[in-house]
Amino acid sequence: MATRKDIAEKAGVSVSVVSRALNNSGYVDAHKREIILEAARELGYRQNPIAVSLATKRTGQILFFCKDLKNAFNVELYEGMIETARKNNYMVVLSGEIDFSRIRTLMVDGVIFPNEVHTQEYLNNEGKNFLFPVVTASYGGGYSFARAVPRINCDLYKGMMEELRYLQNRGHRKIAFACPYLPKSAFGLDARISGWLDFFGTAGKELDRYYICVSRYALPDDPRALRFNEEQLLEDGRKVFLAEDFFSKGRFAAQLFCERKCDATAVVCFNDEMAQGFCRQLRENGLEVPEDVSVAGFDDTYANRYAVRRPTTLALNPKLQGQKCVEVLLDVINGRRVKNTTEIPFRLVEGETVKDLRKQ
Amino acid sequence: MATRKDIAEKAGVSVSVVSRALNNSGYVDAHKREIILEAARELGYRQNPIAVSLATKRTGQILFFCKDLKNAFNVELYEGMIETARKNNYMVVLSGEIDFSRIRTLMVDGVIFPNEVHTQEYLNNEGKNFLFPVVTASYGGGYSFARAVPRINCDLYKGMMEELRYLQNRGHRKIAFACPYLPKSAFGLDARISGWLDFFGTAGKELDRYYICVSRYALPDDPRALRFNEEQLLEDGRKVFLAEDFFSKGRFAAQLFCERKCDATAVVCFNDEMAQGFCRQLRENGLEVPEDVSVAGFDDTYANRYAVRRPTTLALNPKLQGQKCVEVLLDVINGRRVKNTTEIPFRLVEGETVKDLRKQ
DNA sequence: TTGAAAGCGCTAACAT
DNA sequence: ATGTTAGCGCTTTCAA
Repeated sequence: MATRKDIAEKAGVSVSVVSRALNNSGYVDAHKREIILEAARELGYRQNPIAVSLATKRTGQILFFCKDLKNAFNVELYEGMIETARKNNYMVVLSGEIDFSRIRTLMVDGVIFPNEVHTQEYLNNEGKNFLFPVVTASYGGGYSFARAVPRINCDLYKGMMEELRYLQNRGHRKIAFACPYLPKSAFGLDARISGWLDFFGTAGKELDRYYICVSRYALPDDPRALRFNEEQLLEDGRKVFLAEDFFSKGRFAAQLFCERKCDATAVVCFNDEMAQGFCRQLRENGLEVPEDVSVAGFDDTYANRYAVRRPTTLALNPKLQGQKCVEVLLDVINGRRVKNTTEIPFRLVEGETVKDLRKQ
Repeated sequence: MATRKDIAEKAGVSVSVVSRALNNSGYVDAHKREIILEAARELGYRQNPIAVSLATKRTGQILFFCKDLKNAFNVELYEGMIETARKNNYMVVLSGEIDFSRIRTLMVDGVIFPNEVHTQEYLNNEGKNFLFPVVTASYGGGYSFARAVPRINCDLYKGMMEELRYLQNRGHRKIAFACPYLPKSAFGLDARISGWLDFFGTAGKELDRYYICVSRYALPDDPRALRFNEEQLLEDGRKVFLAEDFFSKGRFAAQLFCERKCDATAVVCFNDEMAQGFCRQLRENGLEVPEDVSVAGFDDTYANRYAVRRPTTLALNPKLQGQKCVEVLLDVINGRRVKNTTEIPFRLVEGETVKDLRKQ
């Protein structure tokens, strides 16, 4: 492997001139420049990125702290990231390593967290006394951070409100919510959950009836609630979370919906994969969508292409969100001022899974 | 950021001793060792991975040269990779940058290519006069490499044979093949294609009837054939391939199948996403699977959970394949001898999409 | 068992 | 416009 020293010798100049010529920085004689470039070509020179990094204290890499690429939303976030990253000569590396202490030993200039939960956890551990450029995708949830972290935010509180209003406008009064998580959690609160609760001002019994929760904590005695999280057992005995199967969660939710004879006319699902699973199971149980039950979701990712009916859903914009994550993170890395929150718009997409009850 | 020098000063020793203590290498006084570790802890020391890399000429990173994470198969390959990578303290970074010349300027010790086509292209360009640890996932295809590259191979020639034999055993005689590519290509030949051709000894007219090709090159006058490849236009005018929508290709293939009134009783699809799209479109055209037409695919990835009927398919093992890719690549990196080809087994999975014609 | 010292390949300030 | 020099943080050899 040729180094700049080799080029310098071949071209009869010093390494500094070579560096300047190769980097297009500072003065360098036009003629010598040619000679240097030619020498570099002949030697098949490629710069050593490690050496550059050590000297400049920049790696040109950022980390997307993501575990679950089976989740289409994460894939689209990631695609947005690499797009802006490459415009800035950056690479996005992926890792869902749960061990935060290793973040500092990775060759990255900053980290993007995929949601508020991970960010919170990070800040409460390794991130507590270690300043490192960090941004987070967020969804308007009620999570408090130990330290200010720029949010690239898509407000699903408002999103849920809009979706519920849409359903209401079409005559739906009893609207269930199929959710993978408990309505109260130690970590904080998902904005969709608060949105749904606030919209109805629900409490007590009503909640039991329309909040279809498939969390294993909500159903400690139901063995079916255990099989949605793919995990891996490490050599050291630790368990690593791998992926969350929302499709199956949706199926299970629909099963519960039927078993409990829920009288909701519409069901809002946590995301589209859940909605798709929900629809599938309904159909297997003899109910048609939207003829018998209306279903709506969130996200609008490419996974919807598998849906039998075009889904009605709240379309987020993960690609844009991913782009913004990188943009803001690079600002942080480069010491520029950044906003606390960058809002990402959403919009409701009308599909074929919601029935208009007024047109009867 | 504390360095080993800081620790050395605090502990009253030299940096070499600190290094030995921290790396568990070489001699170091047991007592001093404690003092050093304690000092490191107090200073919140984390080693600088860049400096380590520069000195050891190892980055601890390998590149998975993958563009398309919307393809479930790639995601499962990748998951296998990170699993063995982390056991060896390696990271897998992802990039689908088409510009091979940049590979050498990435901070990686080696590269994994996802298929023979990319490998071939790489070897004909940047890889020609540049030795770099490289392995490739492969599928038994007729691709010739300019240089020997270890293959982690799943032999889809045999796989196709097995699947066709399976269909034949169930009474199918006319078996179509839905394929995204031309039966002849400048790059080489996909093993599934050769397998299908060889099985029937097909030529000329028969091929036209049963080889359902949705390539834009096969259908230059059909505008529908143009919309399956997601591309991105870069600032510099280059086009970058992003993703291939096999599901839509499958739908289109089924559409052609119907339009051409193909009399095949069974259709083998290039992969499961195509098969899923094929089934969907058949149904929309009023044909039931497997009552009217039998359908089989390849891969058996998690995307099959979206399928309405459990698919009959040839299950590969992308996770194992990904694991082996990393294993072999690390062998190459570490100068160990490796096999030219590592075979990955497959097996036929009976689902509900193939009808047994003998049971009539 | 320890420590000094010479790199690894490149950058960037500074003197020329 | 060019070259010298001192790092960047760590590894590793070798002499003590």
